[in-house]
Amino acid sequence: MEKTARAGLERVSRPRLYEQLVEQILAYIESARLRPGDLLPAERDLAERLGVSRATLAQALVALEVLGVIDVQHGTGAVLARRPSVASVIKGLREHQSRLPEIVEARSTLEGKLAALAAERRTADDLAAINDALDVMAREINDGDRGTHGDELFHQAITAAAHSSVLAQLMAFIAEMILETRMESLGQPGRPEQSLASHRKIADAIRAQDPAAATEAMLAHIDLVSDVELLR
Amino acid sequence: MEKTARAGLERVSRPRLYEQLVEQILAYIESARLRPGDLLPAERDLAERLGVSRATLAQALVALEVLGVIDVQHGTGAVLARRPSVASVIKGLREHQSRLPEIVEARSTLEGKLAALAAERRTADDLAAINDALDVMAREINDGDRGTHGDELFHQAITAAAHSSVLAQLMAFIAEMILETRMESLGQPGRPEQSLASHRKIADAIRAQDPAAATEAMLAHIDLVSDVELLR
DNA sequence: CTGGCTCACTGGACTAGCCTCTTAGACAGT
DNA sequence: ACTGTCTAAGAGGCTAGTCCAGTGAGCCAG
Repeated sequence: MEKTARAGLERVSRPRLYEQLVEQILAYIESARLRPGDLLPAERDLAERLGVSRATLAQALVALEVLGVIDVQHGTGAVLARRPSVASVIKGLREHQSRLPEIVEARSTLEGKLAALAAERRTADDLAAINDALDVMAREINDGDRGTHGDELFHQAITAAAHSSVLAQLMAFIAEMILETRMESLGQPGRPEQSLASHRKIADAIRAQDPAAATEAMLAHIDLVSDVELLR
Repeated sequence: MEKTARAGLERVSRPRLYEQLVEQILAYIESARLRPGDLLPAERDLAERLGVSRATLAQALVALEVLGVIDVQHGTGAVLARRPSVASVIKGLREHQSRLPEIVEARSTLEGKLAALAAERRTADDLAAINDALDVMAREINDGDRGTHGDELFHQAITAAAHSSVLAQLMAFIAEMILETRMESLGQPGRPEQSLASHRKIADAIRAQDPAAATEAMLAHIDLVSDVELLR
């Protein structure tokens, strides 16, 4: 897939049976008031009730297992994970896919910390990658582009420079949601230049190894970038 | 089997073929230097090469899709997601399962923010849930228990009171790793009482709707709780 | 050059069957 | 009575084979 953008066509998402089954099973868990440790109905039984084959149901169960909702045990059955909250969280998230304010909130929390860590831990290589990203973005803007690629590179470089794989994973988790925000923001006239300027401020603070300044600059940047969204 | 680890018995986890396939495919992606947008080999081909049936491979592909590594398109094939970093992040995370310092880092980042948000947004119900959690933990400690259940309830109540589903989901993501830390920490003599006292401080700040104090109290609490870990 | 058609190739799903694992209960032996 | 062993029912794991449904390149007629 390529330029999906906000204006572009979205590839029609083919329906996948297992995705539908995940939703149904989630709904079933809720409606049946199942508690952690409880067992789901047997595969053969469940498959028949849902009107699908066991093979397809097995895919849905794998998905639920990866999502952390259930734990499938050979010979016993599919038992609800001890942390039932995730089920509702995931459901809630699917429903209102893009709660922009919350995403911005999560993003500033993570990236503020990442910027501080980057300032403390960045190596010369990290710094080089950050500078490269700035150059890429500057070149893109010069060419009349929006600079989205450079923007993404920049934030990835910051994340890498923080040297925290756990935080990096959390960023990856919300990266997709952020992408939409990014595209929209950089579509504003004059915005790419402003964004680049605030990137430079962040980079300066990281180069100077000043964590507090880095966090501050990052938060200001995210504020700027998210500004337009919230006015909708 | 024998008693794994210091605490309770762990149920032996039987190997699941699809999990193994996920690892192998991840390794293949890396070794073949596949880039975002590239196609994985066809299912029939891949299944044969890996020596498994298509049905099993399909499960592995579902897992990879849920993990955000690939995007399976009907009629085209399995294409690598535009964000290849997750693949390496996931692999990296599996390798050194518990980088305690990094987990503590991520936890304090998230929970510090959650505490501040909880102070701003908590409803009367949220407050009641927080108080309930304190009571549960107090009772547990009184009974000579470690108070792990109350501890967990408390942190869940704070998360809920912050009213941010995105941050809540990120917390759920690292909750399992935190669990290990929690158990170990509360096993220290005198630690449950200290932990409960710092919980009360956090609750006070949230009751008083003082975000800064809430964050500070939460960070102090996590510092306390994580203290012993780092000395190992 | 355009439009429509075909066909090879891709994933999607199902069926039927056999395997292994778990567990409860029968049935000893103490 | 207690305890250990065995067994069979029922759970999930996996396979092989089959058919259906999209995709896209290439051919061919207009």
